[in-house]
Amino acid sequence: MATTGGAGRPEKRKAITRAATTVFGREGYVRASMDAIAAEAGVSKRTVYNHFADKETLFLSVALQNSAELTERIRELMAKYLDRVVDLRRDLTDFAVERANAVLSAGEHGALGRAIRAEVANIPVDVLEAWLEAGPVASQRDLAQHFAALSGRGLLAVEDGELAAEQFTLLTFHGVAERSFWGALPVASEEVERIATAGVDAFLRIHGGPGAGRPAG
Amino acid sequence: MATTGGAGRPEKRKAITRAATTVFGREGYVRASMDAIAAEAGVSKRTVYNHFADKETLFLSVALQNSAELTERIRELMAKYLDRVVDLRRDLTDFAVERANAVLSAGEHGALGRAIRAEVANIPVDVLEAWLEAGPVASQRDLAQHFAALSGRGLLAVEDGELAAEQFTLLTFHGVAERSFWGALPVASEEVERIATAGVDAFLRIHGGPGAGRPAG
DNA sequence: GTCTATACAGGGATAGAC
DNA sequence: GTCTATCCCTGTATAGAC
Repeated sequence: MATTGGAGRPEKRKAITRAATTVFGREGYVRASMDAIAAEAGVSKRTVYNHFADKETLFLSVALQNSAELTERIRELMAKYLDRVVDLRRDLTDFAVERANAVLSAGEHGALGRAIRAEVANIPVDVLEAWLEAGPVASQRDLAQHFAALSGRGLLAVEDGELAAEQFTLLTFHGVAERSFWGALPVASEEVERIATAGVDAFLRIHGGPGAGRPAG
Repeated sequence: MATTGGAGRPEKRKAITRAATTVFGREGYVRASMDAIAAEAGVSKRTVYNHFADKETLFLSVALQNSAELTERIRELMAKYLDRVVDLRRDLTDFAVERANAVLSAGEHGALGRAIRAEVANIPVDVLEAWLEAGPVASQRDLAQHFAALSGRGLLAVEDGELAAEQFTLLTFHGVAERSFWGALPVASEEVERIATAGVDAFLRIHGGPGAGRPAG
């Protein structure tokens, strides 16, 4: 898909995609140079062009891959915190904190998302839609299903799972994302926890079930 | 501040800042060229460098100016909708819609905000802080004061005005900002209204006063 | 036969010179 | 206002090395 043939050794290709993720995430699409990516990967520039037709193809390829990986990582967090809920407020808060850390972790996954958001006007619409579908949209759908399940168990009173998932994400995540500029600047972990706590509190006031009162204190 | 002397005619300078806002907003910092800005302004490139020391100085200058202008525009919207409230739900919704349109309007103000967010890792921290203070932070403070006043009148039950302002912005604005990638892609006005309506509804469930029940229907 | 290293053509950018 | 010095980047080509 959008690569050049099947030639080349797989371990080289992996080193290239890994390096491209790092450099694109750090420098952004325009500033990142193919020389820097080749150096970061420890391969010659010719090898990079042997695996990927051009810079744009490489960027879009790692963007889609990264998006899918991040969705899977978030899926694991949902399974960890939202499948077997005992203390809903606490589990929602822990999930919110860990998701924010996962998505906005300084150098890794989140940084490429920032590069994509910066280049969105220059990305072909079909690729952008594929990126959305593999990433944010998929995560939102997963979360909606968990909320629907929790509603079925009487722990939440959610009418529209999609709306609830969107509002949960806005209240617990986007405040952190905005403050950190999608991972470009560090945010203190206490701040992440504060936002998650306040966000979950607000979320439960909107969608909380009968047993979701506020904690004492 | 951060410009080159006071030389040059004021109308030329205005044409340059206006052109720079347009081109930086459209192309982003790296892709925008000083040639394109000079052409857009209808002046020679020498004139641009006569007013602004270099590309970075020009960018940061228009960024700060744009941030302050947008804050003022939002301030006017607050005065229009939140000073003399008769129907709180409706006024909050109208404010949310107009603010989203103002900030994310395709080519004008909002586009530069996207360029700044993309370049945040390359902006000096003091300039970034000045930009935040003149823009998002100031607007948030203004909104917090309005919510506190509405609370004093018994129309809201807000404990922490800052928190309420942040949650209002998240619930009614950031969903649109994310969908449009901060104005890079168009969002249907029905979608903006839908998000504003659902966001205000959620906001009033969190912070609504005694008389803020949901509308019939 | 893939990889490394290096060099190079072509284009475009900034910033300054005339 | 045009012209240009200097630099950097993409993508290709030309060598040889495991």
